[in-house]
Amino acid sequence: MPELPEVETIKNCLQPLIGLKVASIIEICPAVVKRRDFPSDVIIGRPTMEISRRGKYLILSFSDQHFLVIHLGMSGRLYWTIPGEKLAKHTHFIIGLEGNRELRYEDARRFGGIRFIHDLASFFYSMGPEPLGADFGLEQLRALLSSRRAAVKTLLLDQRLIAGIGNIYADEVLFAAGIHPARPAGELSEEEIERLYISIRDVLAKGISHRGTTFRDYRDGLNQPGGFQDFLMVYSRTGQPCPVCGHPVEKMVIGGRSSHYCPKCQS
DNA sequence: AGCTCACCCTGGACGC
DNA sequence: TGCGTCCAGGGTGAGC
Repeated sequence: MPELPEVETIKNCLQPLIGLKVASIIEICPAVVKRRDFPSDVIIGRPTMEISRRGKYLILSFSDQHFLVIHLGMSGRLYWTIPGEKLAKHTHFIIGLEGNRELRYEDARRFGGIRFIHDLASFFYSMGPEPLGADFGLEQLRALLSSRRAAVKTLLLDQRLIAGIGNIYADEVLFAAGIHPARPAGELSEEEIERLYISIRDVLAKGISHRGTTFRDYRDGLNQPGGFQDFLMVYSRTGQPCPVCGHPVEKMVIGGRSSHYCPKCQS
C-alpha cells in the first residue's frame, strides 16, 4: 500500500536514472495504461529530466510537456534493475533505459496504473496540499476540518484535502495525536488540531526515514522492503497490546476502511 | 455541497 | 489436500 512515504522512498531510489535516455517501452499488459495523451514511442530517445512525487503519484518528466504519471495502487512496485534479471510474475510494463538498466512496473492486484499526460497541472488540479510542504500550515489544516461532520479519519484519507495519506498512516497519525478516528472533524479542539498537525508531519517524516512500510507488497525503487512496519503502533495490530498503555488495540470500520486505534489513548 | 457506499482486482489467509 | 469464502485497499462515481 504505497502512500506518501513509500512513493517518496521510491522517488529517491530512482534519482540515479535521471538523464538516461529511454531505449524501449514494453507494454506487457496494456490495460495498466489508464490514460494516453500521446503514443508511448514519443518519449523513446528522450532523457528523463526529472523524477518527482505528488501525493501518492510518481512523475517521470520528459521534454516538451511529456509526463509519465504512475500510481501504485495497493500492490504496485516500481524499481530499476538490469535487463537480464528474471521477470517477476506480475510485471506489466518495462521502460528500457540506456546504460543497461530498465524500470519495471509490477502490480499483482492491478489497482494502480500508468498515465501518459501532457497537462500535469490539470491532472493534479483537485489534489490537496503536500502535508510535508513548507506551505502546509496549521491554519490550513484547521480550515480543512472546520464545520465538517465526517470522521476525521475519512478527511485525512481524502486526497482533495491533503495529498498522500493512506490507511496505514492515517491510523498511525491519529494514534500519535491521541484522537479517535471516528471523531467528527469539526468537533476537534484547537489543541487537538495542533496535535494532529504535528503528528501528520512527524509520522510521515518517520515513515520516510525508515524507507516506508512493507506490510505485504511494498518494495522500494531497488525492489527492497522498507522498515517502518516495525514501528507501527496500531495499524493491523487488532487485539495486541497498545505500545503505550497495554490496552488491546481495537478495530472498527470508518468510511468503509478498517481502522485501528487504542480506545484508552485515543478519545 | 457534504457525505456514504459500491465497485474494480486478485493473492493470501482462513475454515471446513 | 483442496475447495470455497472473505478480506485488503485508492480512486471514482452514483445516489442520497
